[in-house]
Amino acid sequence: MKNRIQKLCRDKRITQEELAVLCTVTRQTIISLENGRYNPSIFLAHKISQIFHLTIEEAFLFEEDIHELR
Amino acid sequence: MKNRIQKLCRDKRITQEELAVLCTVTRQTIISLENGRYNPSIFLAHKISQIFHLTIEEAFLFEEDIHELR
DNA sequence: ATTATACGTAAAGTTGACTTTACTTTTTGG
DNA sequence: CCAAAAAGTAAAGTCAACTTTACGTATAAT
Repeated sequence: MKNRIQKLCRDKRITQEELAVLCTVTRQTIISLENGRYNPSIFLAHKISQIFHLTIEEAFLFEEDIHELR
Repeated sequence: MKNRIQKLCRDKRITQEELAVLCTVTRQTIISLENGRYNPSIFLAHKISQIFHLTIEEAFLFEEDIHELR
């Protein structure tokens, strides 16, 4: 899944390492997320979003719209 | 993690089975989520939230506020 | 009271999110 | 240019999200 982490880090001038520490995950996890190697757990997505003052939906990009209930 | 799924289903008058089908997961997954046996993946959280026209943060309740970047 | 429908539990299996370690490449600053 | 910092890759291991199957219980309607 696509995300804005790389750009957000650049804008806020924090390194992957610093973000990793703030999220209490490893640097490898951040790298793998950025490069789309895997998708965040809901907790990690939430932590990252909070750090950048965004909602999960703002920080992470969900592709397909699914059938909704009216 | 706590969530509003049970109440949302009641209000919208849909069964766990129906929600499961809409989300393309099994009924057991919905039950286990409702009962807090495990936490949703970000995709499932997103699907459920969309079905009820909510954001993930509205449908699922994150407890701890973490250190934020100013 | 009985049936059908919805809700719940249990347990074994698969898969992918995340860790750990170790090494390589790229970028940045003096 | 050179060193240090940052970014990246690889690979093996752990753990929890989710499936599958198969029962058991509660609720509602006839």
